[in-house]
Amino acid sequence: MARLAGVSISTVSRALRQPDIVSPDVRGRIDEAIARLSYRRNVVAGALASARGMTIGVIIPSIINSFFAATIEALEQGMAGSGYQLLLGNTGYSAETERQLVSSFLAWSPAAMVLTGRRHQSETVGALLSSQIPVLEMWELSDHPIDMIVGFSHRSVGQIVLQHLARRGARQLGFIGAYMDKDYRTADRRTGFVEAALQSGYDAPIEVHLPERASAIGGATGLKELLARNPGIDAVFCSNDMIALGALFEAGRLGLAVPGDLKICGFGDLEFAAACEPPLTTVRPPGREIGLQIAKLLRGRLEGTTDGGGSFDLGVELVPREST
Amino acid sequence: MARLAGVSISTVSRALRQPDIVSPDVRGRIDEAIARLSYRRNVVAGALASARGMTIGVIIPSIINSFFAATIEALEQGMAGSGYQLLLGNTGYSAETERQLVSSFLAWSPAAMVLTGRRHQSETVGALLSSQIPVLEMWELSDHPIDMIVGFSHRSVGQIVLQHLARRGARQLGFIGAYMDKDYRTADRRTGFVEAALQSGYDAPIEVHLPERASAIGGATGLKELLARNPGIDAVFCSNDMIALGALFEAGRLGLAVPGDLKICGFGDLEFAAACEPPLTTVRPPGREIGLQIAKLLRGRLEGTTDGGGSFDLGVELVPREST
DNA sequence: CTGAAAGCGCTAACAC
DNA sequence: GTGTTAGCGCTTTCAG
Repeated sequence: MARLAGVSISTVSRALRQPDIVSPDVRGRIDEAIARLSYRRNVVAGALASARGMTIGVIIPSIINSFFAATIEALEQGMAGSGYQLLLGNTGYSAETERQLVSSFLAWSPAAMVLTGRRHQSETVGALLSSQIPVLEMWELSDHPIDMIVGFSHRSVGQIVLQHLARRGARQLGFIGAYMDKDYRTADRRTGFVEAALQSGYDAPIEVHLPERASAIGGATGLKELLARNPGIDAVFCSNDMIALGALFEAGRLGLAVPGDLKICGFGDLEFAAACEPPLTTVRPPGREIGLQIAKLLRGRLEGTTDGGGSFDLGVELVPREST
Repeated sequence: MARLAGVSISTVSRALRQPDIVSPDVRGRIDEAIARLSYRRNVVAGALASARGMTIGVIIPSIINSFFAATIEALEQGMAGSGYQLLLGNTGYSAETERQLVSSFLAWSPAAMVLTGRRHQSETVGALLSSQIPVLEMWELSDHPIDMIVGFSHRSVGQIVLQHLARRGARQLGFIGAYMDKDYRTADRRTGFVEAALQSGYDAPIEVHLPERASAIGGATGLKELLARNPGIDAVFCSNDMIALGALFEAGRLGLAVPGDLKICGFGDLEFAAACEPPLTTVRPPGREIGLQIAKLLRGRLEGTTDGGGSFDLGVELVPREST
């Protein structure tokens, strides 16, 4: 290949990485040879030689969860054309699995690592730190990120919802949350909600904690249980729109008018929320924005701009619709 | 590291790959040294030396689409512990993007490639073929797969739905499909439905084609348009449960009883389908099963069992509920 | 601006 | 069963 272009191997390598530092005619010959041989640079060899790979390890709890899927898609789009490839791993909400994933991803000598959340095993943090690469945590906030963190405050989500329901005249509050022993972000939203409720003089919200992942079925059974425990409940915060959807249908089956008899608020602003009857009030997390911001920070770091770490709060937005 | 264990480098390499061909005491010393130095094998160097990487390139139209997310998750679980990593790419339903992705994935010398669908650009197929690695297509069937294909027939989905609606006494049919110029699997479901309808003596179904991706909002507007075009429609096949959900809500707003005035059938058996009011009749595609089957085939191929190519039909299942 | 030489960390023959 | 010897295809000094 170098022979065909009549230049040395190293010149080819240079031409490929920084086309403008080689003379135009040499570049032309190389481009031509590349086309003729349909040559493709071997990323693996490149990674080995330069000791920095062209992968970015991304670890999320679950790819099924559309919150993270949106972030991944945005991240991928944001990194498109950079030559970096995403290596994806699911923890299934297990810190131990996360540790294993980090460990095996580091064997790829990735250019950077992206993790979900701020709570990790100490070995995980240690491995990350000693790898010396940019580390991005996401979907939460922290005063002491490993390196950089971009997300929002789940407690404020709970607070915002409480304030909204209070404004709409809620009297007795309910809460349905799923998978809270594993998904501590959901637990944070609950905490923000409950604390704000108590501070505002409400009775403690009646709570149903679903053991499984958020689902519409769970929302339906959750609402039934909630009302069985206290029929006076007139406003319920569901930790996820999917739960809210199930609660909405269940309210219909129970003959409860929404929002007249029961106000329902979700979280996620999933695509169907606006199409429900009544349209679902919810809180929109910056899922895509997180991915794009990470791509931006990553490109900055990887292309040399050595700005330090930090915490980036992308905020959330209450989307008031007719269900509250 | 080899020095610490008092053995040669190649012995270490052997011990790591086939632990049982080295003597137990040497193995012990190596294990200890690994622990002491918290050594991690460099996959990149391994890939370069052996010319076969430990990645599996997986290309899907969109990670946001929960159908594919389910497959990916199952595939990941099926490959867990094998040491292979998934490299994920989204085509955004573009064959051209697919070609680029295949091209850049091949630079990683992956152990195998997994693509969605059976229709690819000829360069894509050529590149894949010349790479000599196992290639898996999925979510469709084909008599002439590149290598192996695992999926089901989208046309039969349409046929099954038609038969079901006919049994339930449908008289005038409607169809709402999304993104059909890009997503030809949806188009196949439509074809199966329309052909079967005509064969069964129905008038041609009234069709609404949504330009965007499947969404509940689209389902709502789609149903409205459908009924505007022919108020006599009493059964509608929605190409996706999300569309069906929107149609369900819209039917409620229009004061139509489901299934009394209007039967609605979806596709996907998305998690909320069972929780709707009324619960949604739908067709369940074998999303997880596809992922698991691919993992099985892949492991067979990668571990030597050289069974040839083939087409694996995993079938679909009608899930009759109360909406029809 | 270009070429030569020395590896990156591992695997894969091949001897011992 | 274990050690030796060559590379894998690139990047990266370092000279010219």
